[in-house]
Parts: sequence; C-alpha cells; structure tokens
Amino acid sequence: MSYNFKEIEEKWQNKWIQEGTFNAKQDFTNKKKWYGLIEFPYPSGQGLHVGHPRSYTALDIIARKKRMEGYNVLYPMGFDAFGLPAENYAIKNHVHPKIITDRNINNFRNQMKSIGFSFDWSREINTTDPAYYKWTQWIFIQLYKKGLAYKATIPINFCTGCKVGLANEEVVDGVCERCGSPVVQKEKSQWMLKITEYAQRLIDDLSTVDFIDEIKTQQINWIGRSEGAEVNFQIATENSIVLDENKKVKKVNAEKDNLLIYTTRPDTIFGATYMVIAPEHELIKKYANKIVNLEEINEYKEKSALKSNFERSELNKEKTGIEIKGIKAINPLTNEMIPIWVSDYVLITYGTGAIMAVPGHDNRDFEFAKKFHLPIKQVIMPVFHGKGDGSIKPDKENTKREIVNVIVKHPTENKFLCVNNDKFGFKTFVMGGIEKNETPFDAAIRELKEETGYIDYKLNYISDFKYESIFYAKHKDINRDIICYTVVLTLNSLKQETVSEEEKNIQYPVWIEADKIFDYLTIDEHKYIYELYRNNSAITNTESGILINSDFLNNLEVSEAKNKVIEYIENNKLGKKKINYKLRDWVFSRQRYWGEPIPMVYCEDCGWNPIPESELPLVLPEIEYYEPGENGESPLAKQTDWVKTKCPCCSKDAVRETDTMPQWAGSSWYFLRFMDPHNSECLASKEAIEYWSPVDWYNGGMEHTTLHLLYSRFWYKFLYDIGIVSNEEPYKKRTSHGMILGTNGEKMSKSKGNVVNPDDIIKEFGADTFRVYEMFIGPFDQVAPWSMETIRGCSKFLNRVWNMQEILIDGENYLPEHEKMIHKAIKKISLDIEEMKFNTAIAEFMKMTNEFYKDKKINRAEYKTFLQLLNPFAPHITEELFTKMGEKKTISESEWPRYDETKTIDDEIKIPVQINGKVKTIINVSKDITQEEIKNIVNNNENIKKLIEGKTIVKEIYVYGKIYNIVVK
RNA sequence: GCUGAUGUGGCGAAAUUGGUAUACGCACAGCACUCAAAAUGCUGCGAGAAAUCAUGUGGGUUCGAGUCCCACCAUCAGCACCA
Repeated sequence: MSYNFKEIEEKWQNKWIQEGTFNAKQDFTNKKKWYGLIEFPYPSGQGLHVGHPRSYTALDIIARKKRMEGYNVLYPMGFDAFGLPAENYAIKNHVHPKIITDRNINNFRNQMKSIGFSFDWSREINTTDPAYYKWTQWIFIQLYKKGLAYKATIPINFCTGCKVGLANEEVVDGVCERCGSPVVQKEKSQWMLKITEYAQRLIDDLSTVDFIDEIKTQQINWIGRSEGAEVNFQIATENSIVLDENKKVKKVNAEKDNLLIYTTRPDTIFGATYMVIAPEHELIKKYANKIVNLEEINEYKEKSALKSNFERSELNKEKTGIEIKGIKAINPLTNEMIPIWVSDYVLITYGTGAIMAVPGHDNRDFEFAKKFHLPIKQVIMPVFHGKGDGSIKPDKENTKREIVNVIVKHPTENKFLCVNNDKFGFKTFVMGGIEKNETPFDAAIRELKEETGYIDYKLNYISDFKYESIFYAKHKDINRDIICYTVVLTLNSLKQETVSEEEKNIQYPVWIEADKIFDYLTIDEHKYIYELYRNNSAITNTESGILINSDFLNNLEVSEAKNKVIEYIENNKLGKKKINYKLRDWVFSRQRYWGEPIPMVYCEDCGWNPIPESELPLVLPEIEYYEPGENGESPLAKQTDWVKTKCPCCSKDAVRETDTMPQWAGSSWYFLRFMDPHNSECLASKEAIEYWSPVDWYNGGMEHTTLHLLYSRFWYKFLYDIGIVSNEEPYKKRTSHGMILGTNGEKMSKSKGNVVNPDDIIKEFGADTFRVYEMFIGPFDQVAPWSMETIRGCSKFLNRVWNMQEILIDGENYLPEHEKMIHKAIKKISLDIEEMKFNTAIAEFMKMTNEFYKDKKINRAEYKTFLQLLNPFAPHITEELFTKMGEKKTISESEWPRYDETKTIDDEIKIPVQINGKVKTIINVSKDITQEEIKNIVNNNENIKKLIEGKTIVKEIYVYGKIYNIVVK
C-alpha cells in the first residue's frame, strides 16, 4: 500500500505557513543562534530547476536539526530579481520587467512551498523593492565617499547583443555570459569599485574562515598575488645610441626616456633580449613622430582592438607582433641595445602593460622569439640531484666533469638511439665525457662511434641549454657533479663500424620508438632533455636552479639571485620591489534599465556628486521603451525629465547618471537584510547585526566563488571599516554542492531536452520522496546525473517507513536486540548531516528499516526516534506518522535524539586474520581481547595452522579491534 | 597549455580516513502471496572450476594501499598569452 502523500504534504505545509512554525524568534537573549543561508535565486521564467532544491534541501536538513537541538534558527529566502532575462523579455513584449518578475517570484515561491522548506517567509526580500535597493544605493554612496568608487575610461568588454559593458568575469568563452553574443573591446566611461584595495585582506582573512579548500584555493588564485619588481628600461631613438666594440651601449646622444615593466622574475633580467608592449600602450602615441613604421603599428593596434580578451589569448594561437622601428631599449643590466615589439600577447590590464621578454625561460617569449628570430639566452641552469642509491655519499670521492648527451634520430623511422647497460640497469641516450680540447659536438660523434659504431650522421643542432647533475655514480663508485650539454643528430644511414669488445661488455645500442622513449629511459635528466627536444620548449621549470650568463648573479640559487638583483635595482634607482595582483577593479556600471539606479549627479561646475541620502531611494522611473541606445547608453538616458536635475552642491542644472548597477550589487549584502528585513531607518539594526552575524553556514554553487562570494566579502569588509558590522568576514563556513545533470549525464538545458521539472516529480512521487532522492543521488559536493529508477527506490523506502505501522508494538524503551543499532544510527546520522554526507545517512535509514522488517517488529520508542531522525529529510510523512502515534508535540517541537557512546560499541567484534596482508579467516572475539589471547586463538585455528605450516613467523601484528596480521617467510 | 576535480560491479555509489573492497539503492534472477499481473515480502547477485584475481595504467613506500608517493592515460570543469 502506498500512502496518500498529496493530502499529508498539503496539510503540513499549510500548517507550517499559517503558524509560522519556522520563523526565527525575535528575542536576542538566551537561545543560541544559528544562521543558515543558501544563495537566493534569480526568479527566471523557467521556474525552479531541480538543481536549486539540492542546496535548499541540504541546508533545510541542517536547519531543522539545529532547531531540534535548541537553536534559534534563521533560514531565510528571497529573490535576486534584477537581471537581464526580464529586461530582454520586456524589450520583446513591452511588458514592464516588474510584472514579469512578480509573476516569476510567485511561481518560485509556490514551488518552494510545495517542497516543504522550513524558510522563514516573514523575512522574504526582493532586491528590486525600492525599500531594499535604497540600502544598496546607500552602500554605493558610502563607497564613493571613501574614494572606493570612481569613474574611469578603460577598454571594457562590450556585449554586442546586450549593448552593455561586462566585467571580465562575466565573459564566458568569448561571449556574453547571459546572452551569448560576441564581446568586443570598447572604450567607455564606467563606475569602478576598488576591490583591489582589499586584495590582500581578501587573501589573508581566508585563514580565519571555514571554507572548503577548493574555494579558498580558487579565490587565492583569482586574486593572484605575485611578488616581483618594476624595472625601468631606458629607451631612445635608435640613431642616438652609440655602441662600443663589444656591442654594449657606450652613450646616448639624446634625451632618454623610461619604459616601466613588471616582472615576477627579476632574476632572469640578464636573459631579457627584447621587450614587448601591449598594443594600447601609451608609448606608441608618445613616440609617434620617432617611430619609423607607425602606420604598420597602428594597423596592428586596430586589428587587436577588434578582438576580445578571449580571442587574444586563444589556445594555440600563432603569435603575432610588429617590431617598433626607430626606437630601442637598453637592458639596464647587460647594457645591451634590445628591440621593442608590440604584441597582443601582452595585456594592457595587467602589470604595466609592458614586459621584458626572457625567451630562454618563458614559453610564450620563447615561441615569439623563435618565430621572429630573436636571440634566446639561458640564464638559469636546472640542477638535478640523485635520488635513492643515486644520492651523494659523503665518504666517496667527488669529481667534476663536462658531459654530452646525444639524441640520435633513426634515418628513416621515428625511432631514437638508446643504449642499454644491463649490468647497472641504466637505459640512456648515448652519452659520455667531454675531453680537454673537445667541443660538445666532437665528444658526441666520438661517443656515438665508440658506443654504437654509427658513423654516418648529420648535425641537427647543439642545444644552447645545459644542466647540472649531482649524484653518486655506482658503476664508478664516486660522486659526480656534471655539467651536461645536448647534441641532436640524425643518421644518414645505418652504416656501422665494429664496436670494441670492452664496450660490448658494458652496453649495447637499441632503437626505441618515439612514443616509448619516455618509459624506456631510466635517468630523469634524459627524460627531461627528451621532453625539451620533443616539445621544442624553453627551460621553464626554473623555480630553482643556478644562475649562469648573469654577471654578478652567476652561481647563485634562484631565490638568492632574486633578492640580490632587487637590491641592485633599488640601489641603482632602476626600479623597485612590487607586489601585483591579477584581480582587477570591479566595473560597476551597466547600461541597462532593470537595475538599481546609480545615485550620482553630474554638474558642469562641481563634477560628480552623490544625491543627498535623504532622497534615497532613487526610484527607477517608469519608462515605455526598454531598448538600450545604439552606442550602448542606458534606456534611462532617453528619460530627459528624470535625467535633468539640480546639483546637490550648487543647485544649478545638472544631470543624473543613467547607468544602473550590476546584478551583483543587490546580492552583495542581502544576508544582512534578512537579519532585519523591514527596517526603514538603516540596512539592519545594530542589535540584529550583532546577534545574527556572521552567517554560520553558507552553501552555494562553485561558480559563484570568484564573483558573488568575493564581491560580498569585499562589501562586508568595507561595511566593517565604516562601522556598520562588527566582524571582518560575513560567512563563517562555506560549502558547495555539485550540479545535477540530465539523465544522459549532460548539463540540463532546454536545447538538449533533458530538463527535469521538479513540479512533475512532486506530483508523481511527493515532496518527501523528491527531497530524499536529491540527497541520496550521490556525494553532495559532486555532480550527479538524474535517474528515474533511483527515485522509485526512494519512494519505495518511504512506503516501507509508512508501512512499519503494521509491525509497530508497544514499548517505551528500545528493545535489547535493537538498542545498539539505534544508538549507532543516531550517532552516524547526526554526524553525517554535519558533514553533508546525506547519501550515507539515508543508507543508514534503509539498513535500519531492513532490520525492523526482518525482525517483524519495531516498538514505539524505536519508531519515534527513527521518525525524529528522518524528519529533516522527509518532514511531512514523519510529522504525520508522529501524530498518528498519538504524540502531543510535533516533531519540529521535539528534541533531537541523543545517543550513549557506550551503547554504540559492540561487545563481540569480528577480527579478520591475515597472512602477509591477505585475509584468510575471520574470528569472533570479545572487544577487550588482548594480543596474547588473540594469538592463542589464531594459533589454534585449523585453517591458519595449515597455511603457516613449514614457514617461519617473522612478526605478528594486532591492531586493536581491527586486524590481526601474521607475517611469514 | 595551466589549475582543480574525478576514475571502484551491468548502473548510482560505500569504505570508520592506511586495516574484511563493493555498505545502501537501482537493474537483474529465483521464491512466496495472486486465477494472473502489479504492488508487497523474502533470497541471491564482481570475475573464476579452483588456487586466486579484481578499485583507470605502470612503478614505489608499508606487515598491510581504493586511500600515501612518483610517472602516465582518460573524462569533466574552470581559467588563461597574468610576465
């Protein structure tokens, strides 16, 4: 028999809402508070997605448990209702966005109510309500007053579809995140928020909060702190620079200028063989009359302006660039004249928009240098240290040598020559020492002939790069410190001379397929040079290594060299140490209608000023046409009556800002409004903030980590600085849920036709089944495909819970045969909920249910506990059954079951007995058994006796309560 | 390319965080109830005749590895010429 979920669910939902069962208590006194938050939704026209309830149910379970544990719980819901879809709909259908938004909100609210969430609906908020956005505008004015909001004309991402500027973060795959239109670069005057001023604090304070590691890592990487230096390179017209006989700059017969670059690797400055500036760099304008090929450069500049940042950085893109002719730079440390190039692989928005190129150790510079035949110079030498029995032995002799490694290619096949030294287990390329008076090349061909007999070669190249290797050479019984060169040859033919007997006894040559080389070689360094050869790449793993070709930095470790060069740069006034962040300021203007008006006024005489706070909220005017202007002006710009105003300072004619705020504005502080949603005096009362802050647990999507989550932390810190809130971080704990995919394992989308509508599921199976299923679907933090089969299993489970009434017997205490199981279950389920391991908690319920059915009985005490534990997951059915049992209180009013730790431990335990780590038998013993006792039992076990017969017992290991392992030989 | 995840039966997945691999569910098969089916309730269910072998692949550490280390492969996601 299946139960009538429809009737039961409606009954309880109505009761909860009518009685305000889950409304937070207003008293700020004795009860401990707990504030649970989930990201409030944008009420889209499609209605609730099955992904939303995953997060809502999870925190609903936690919230319900917290209430039963005696907390004063705040679990609110609201709507982030400004946004583009409503505006686009309005443009198309000439309906005010508010009308659509309200309709969608009603739909969302009903859907959420039908799932039985324990939200405090009395605190519902809506970001488009003037009573709400009054405070969003107020916060903006405070930011402005503190100098954190400013106007800037910068190249921004311009969406060709929405006709609006987008923050970089909103551009996804080169198209607008919301509308999918291509994004181009366009100059616009924008309001900006100085989030960068908070960059360091946003990193540092992550150590004070309980966010999952992925989120912390992602935010830290996004903010992207790097330590380096800003260095000035002198520039001058080419014909004014005089070189000496060593091609060093002797003097400059003209006024010199500086080009400031930022680098994280000042230690590689001796390897800087050219410079690159971004196409937008001011240098071009400044030197317009000195640049010989200006026309060409301007053309290049125009072309790159058409590309979005994404296109400019597209994968595998062939590097492009133009050399600036007529002016040159001087490397301040090598004193060499180096060329300046323009290329769009350098971005104007990061650092100073100019770089020193070190093609020896940066792959982008390397590729660029190869394409345009620019000099490549190694300044860092990697150092390898022998591992294991290859590591240095202090008592052995130390020797130094130079070595050549030879990569030899087969004349016709894609194979490489290796040598196999079976005796010592080495498999290497041809290699050997470089004798006195020999070049690496001489040594290479000599070794090739001696070791393998091949003589008919052609030279590909001698690598410019060398490395050092320090190890113990067991075949010679000495320590070695070798500098290694690499020579690459191709054989013309397999013509071979005889190899000496002596050589033959040591090793023999083998041809290895290109794709097997890596597995074949036994020496890491050879794998490394093969990688460099195959990928044709620069030496980029230069976090450590020794400086070479770098004058006073030679022989220093990278970290020492960094310090020393910065010291030198600062002492010689060439530049300074500098910390840089990838994070950029927040572009805060949107040329849209459906957003909070920015409360600023422009006056010819007084410039920009905020409107008086007494005039807030600055209400969005009613308009008829929602289309943006052709050049991307906000639709508000056409509302001349509204735009015309008086200057708040001098009362002369002035105009209003017509841009509106981004959607992120309202959501950057909404959790504060929930604390005191109806306050008209301030954004929330001081005492409400004191009591409810911070949010104890915030769950949301991973996709909001670098946008919303970071923005709201920024605003909160600002509010702390101006004394509105009293702690530095808004959220004590942040977790994240995985996405729910369609049944085909792909992301749900209308176009793929794999969207599951929660309404259909609830109609067919009920809200409780829906909730249980969403929690049983898989690990909470991971993606999970939807499955109609599994949901039937959950429905079956709840039916079994309902039908347990048929085997219900009296009893006010747990039955002895069930006692341990119940105590264990209370412990496991309580813990699983806190750790968001909802799937295993549900498995525990199912296991218990199976037990009760097997025993054909469950007593009242047991059923009661079972229902209380299950209540947060399936609130309706459990409340109904609880009432049917004749309980006077509802479950929501009851107390969370307690367990007795001593009753979760079994008296008799099973110990697997292993021989050499393989389980051979399992014995039942008392939990308090000693190793001696267990040894006796094991040694008398027929099975074990047989298996260890004739073998020596080396060791016997007993891990208390877990395992017994006998090690035999 | 970089970063981060993930990889376990036919499928979704467990595994006390280094100690019996495959809990729980689905699917499947059998039995009971039924005239029959559905529903429900039991039982079985990694491979192999067995010894044994199985947690993407190959190494390593360990008495013992799904779990830790190294290398690689595949899938997914995010980011990017960030100097």
